Amino acid sequence: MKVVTIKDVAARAGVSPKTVSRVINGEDHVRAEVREAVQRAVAELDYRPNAFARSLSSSRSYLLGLFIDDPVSGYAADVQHGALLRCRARSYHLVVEPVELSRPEWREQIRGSISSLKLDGAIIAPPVCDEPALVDLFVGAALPHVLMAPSVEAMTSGTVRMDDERAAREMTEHLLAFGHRHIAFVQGPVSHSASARREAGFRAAMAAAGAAVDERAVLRGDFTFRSGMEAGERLLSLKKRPTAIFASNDDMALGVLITAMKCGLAVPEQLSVSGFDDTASSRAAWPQITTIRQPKAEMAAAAVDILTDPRFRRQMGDPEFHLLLPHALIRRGSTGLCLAA
Amino acid sequence: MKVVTIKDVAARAGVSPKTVSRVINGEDHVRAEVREAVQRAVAELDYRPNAFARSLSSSRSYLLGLFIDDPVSGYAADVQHGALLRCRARSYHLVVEPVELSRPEWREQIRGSISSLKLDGAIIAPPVCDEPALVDLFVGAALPHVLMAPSVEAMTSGTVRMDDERAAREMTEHLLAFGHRHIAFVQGPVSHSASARREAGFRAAMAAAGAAVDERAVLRGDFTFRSGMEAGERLLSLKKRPTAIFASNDDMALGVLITAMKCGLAVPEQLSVSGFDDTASSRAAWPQITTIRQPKAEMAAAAVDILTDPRFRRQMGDPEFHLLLPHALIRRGSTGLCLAA
DNA sequence: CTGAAAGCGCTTACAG
DNA sequence: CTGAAAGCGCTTACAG
Repeated sequence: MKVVTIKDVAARAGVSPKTVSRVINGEDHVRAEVREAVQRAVAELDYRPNAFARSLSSSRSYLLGLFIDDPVSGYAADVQHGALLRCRARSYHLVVEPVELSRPEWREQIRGSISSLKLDGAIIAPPVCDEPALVDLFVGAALPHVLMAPSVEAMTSGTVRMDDERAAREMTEHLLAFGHRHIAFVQGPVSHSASARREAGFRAAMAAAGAAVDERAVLRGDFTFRSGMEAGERLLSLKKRPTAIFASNDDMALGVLITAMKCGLAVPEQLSVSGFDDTASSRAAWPQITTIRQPKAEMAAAAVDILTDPRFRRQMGDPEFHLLLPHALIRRGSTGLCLAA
Repeated sequence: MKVVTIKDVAARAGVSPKTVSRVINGEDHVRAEVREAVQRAVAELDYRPNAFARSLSSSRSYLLGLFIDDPVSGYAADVQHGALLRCRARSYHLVVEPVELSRPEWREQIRGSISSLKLDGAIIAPPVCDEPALVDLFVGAALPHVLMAPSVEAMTSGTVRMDDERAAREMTEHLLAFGHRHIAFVQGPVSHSASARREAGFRAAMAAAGAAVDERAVLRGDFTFRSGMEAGERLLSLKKRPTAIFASNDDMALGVLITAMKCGLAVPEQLSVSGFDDTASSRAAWPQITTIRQPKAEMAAAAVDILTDPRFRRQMGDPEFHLLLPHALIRRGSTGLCLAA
């Protein structure tokens, strides 16, 4: 099976390889009729440019890297899918690279990926986007990168994020509007910068409503189902039991919900439960969990857009490369009127 | 930032580029002292081979493709992670390519990936591994590929699978051993060949135990949580209610479990529920769901091993490239003694 | 065991 | 608007 090359196309169209290259890459300065002749030859021969030859001679690889902590999570799946489809639409490919910060050789692995793959850009997912040692690797390699939901906006990176604090405030207001006053909060892990933003939103809304935060009812979790169950057990055995529990992600909310069931508490009649993220687990429950829809796939797609925008390399600080995407509160069955005494 | 090339290493080590190439690729016929000198130069210069130059001059890309229907599912996440880590260990990279059979241009997309990326091999996940039109694309392109959990073993492909039928039989026997006789079964979608195998295992075990299968209690689902809930509702409203429900994947089992709770049935006291796959949803429930552990990550890793084995290209029919990986029955809280009259 | 030459299939930089 | 030459950084095929 002989491979069709740019020479074959050039010969058939009666032009030079350089002209074929121009047509393929959509450059200007080609007469319309020549362009058409080339396009016809491309179609007839079913020609496909060799990505490696192209990468070797130009400085581009048409490859984007997605650097992510835990590629198995539901969060990662959504992010990846959003990035993948947008890459495809832009004729790029996506390489997923797990960042194993727990392994001593993680820097070496990342540097290997960056330099041998000649990535054109990188998307860095939370929480590792907040790891300065990691981000420095990209800065040092002069590799354009976009941070997803970072704690701060850097001028050397693009950023794509949602307003975690405002979303958490809205969720808290939703619970307050149902008459809840004693609202518990399950914090995320400190390693995720979003945890602090969500907690701040919760506290801001409580303060604005004049509702006191019971510090015994603010518990640390680690975004896992299990930690949600543990927090639920402790919260529900509190002398002054909360009438609503706001867990700062869905997996933990599901844990709280299951615990409530084990304790024989009706949701939402005796306890309201809310989550954050709108992952599959918030829908795979009964009742389904009221949550915040985080635009994960859209954020990843936007990151691809930024990385493939030729202007990005020149002025990364431009506000148009620091996006804030809208979230939404999704009301479902797990929250309702406070019927407590 | 100047890039270190093979020439720089050669100059430093006082040898020719070809010798450096030999050392890097682990070829024979290099004197130990020369080898060491080269390795020293590589380390000192922090040299990393340019993957594109290598791919262009050799016929290899060091790139494997994972072709998968729904890259967002929990199943996909496990598969991907298993493949990713093994690729990394073998100095390969993984490109995930969604197969969107519903889009008319899907063939074109796949062919584009195959030819422009010059993939060294492909892993084809279920259920699309059972789509002949898809597999033909790889056969036609002479691209080595491994099918995951296909309905049949082809001599032109490697295969990695588990024994779905036997696993389903074991699960059914587990329920029978608890004294259940009236066992309902929730089938998977016909598009997944595993559905039929799991159902066959269920029926074989029932027959072997002399337990009649009530055909009204065999319902079709589509592997989603929702279809599990629907099946659960119908099964629990049956005049002759089953004492156990075996759903052929975990998402559906979770749907059944939630439905049982809504109906006020205690699990496992009044109803045993079992699933299949050991995905996150089987653990994120209360009680946790008894299930079959499908070695998803191991299967994907084994597929990478096959594709990177030089012998595979020569004799794909060899039994060593058709693997059957062991499964395990995971007993958890959702199944128990039949306490029905 | 080691190396010089040629080439993989494109694009860059320069002419015209 | 179009093309001839050179080169990207490796490996293949061949000598010696």
